Amino acid sequence: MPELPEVEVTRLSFADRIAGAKIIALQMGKPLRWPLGCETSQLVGHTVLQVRRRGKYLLLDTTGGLLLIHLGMSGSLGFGGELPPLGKHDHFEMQTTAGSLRLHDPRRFGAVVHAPTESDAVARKLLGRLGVEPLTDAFDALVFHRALQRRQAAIKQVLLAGDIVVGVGNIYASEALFMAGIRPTVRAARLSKPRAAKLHAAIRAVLAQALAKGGSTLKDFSNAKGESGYFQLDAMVYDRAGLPCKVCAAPIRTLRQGQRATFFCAKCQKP
DNA sequence: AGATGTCCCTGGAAGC
DNA sequence: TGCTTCCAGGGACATC
Repeated sequence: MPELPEVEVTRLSFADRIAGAKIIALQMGKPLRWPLGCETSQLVGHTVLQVRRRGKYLLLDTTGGLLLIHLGMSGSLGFGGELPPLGKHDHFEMQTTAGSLRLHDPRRFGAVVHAPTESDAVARKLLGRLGVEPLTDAFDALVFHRALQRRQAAIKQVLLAGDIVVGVGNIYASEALFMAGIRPTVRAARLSKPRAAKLHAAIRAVLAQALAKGGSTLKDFSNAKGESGYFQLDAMVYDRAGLPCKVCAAPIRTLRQGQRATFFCAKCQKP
């Protein structure tokens, strides 16, 4: 389940190699979440300029427009000169002079969407409501606290919504809240300035740590070189229901928020 | 506007 | 053993 660290690790694993390459062919497999939005032939002959990331979206700038790639929850990208034949879950492939970029996505929550430019309506619809990047200076503790004060929903769900800060998915939301000692059910607006600052730091720490370690493999993540991350052993609460808290040994508890599993330690995390 | 629920999809695990 | 059911999750969308 790719969250920000996994998407960034994926980007780093092929961005340099694909930059400057010319697009030779484009193929789509089964439909993904949204249609590509242009003819596959439209990009042939164009050049890939660079690969950026915004939230969990990868942005491929090409001379023929922007390609937005989202890995959904089961997607992974492969990039290389000699990939195996297309499998039943390979739903997008772009052949370039530097190698082929391929999206493998069994559950097809992922997407590849073309937009003429970033300011085009299609791109704005996907990127327009995204919050700040957590690993940049734009993510400021005081601004974060002020934004939280306007929200009455549970802090976990506010983090997942992605309109205040991007890239915090279900796993890292639970992990960051544990690190900050905050119960996931606390209303965002009720967090004091110090607690918001603690959460701000925790989000950065958790994401930076996962990024440094090459992304999480809690399910089956691998980067575009086929290498997997190894963060799963570091999870303090995620997927540890009933197991002893690594800090205080109290059993980790689980609940559902917005149809999603949340894990927390009732002793370490205060309401 | 913000909060909440629903839906998309498939493979693996759990239940009968 | 073989069926059915449940669950995982990002995020757009609909509905209050």
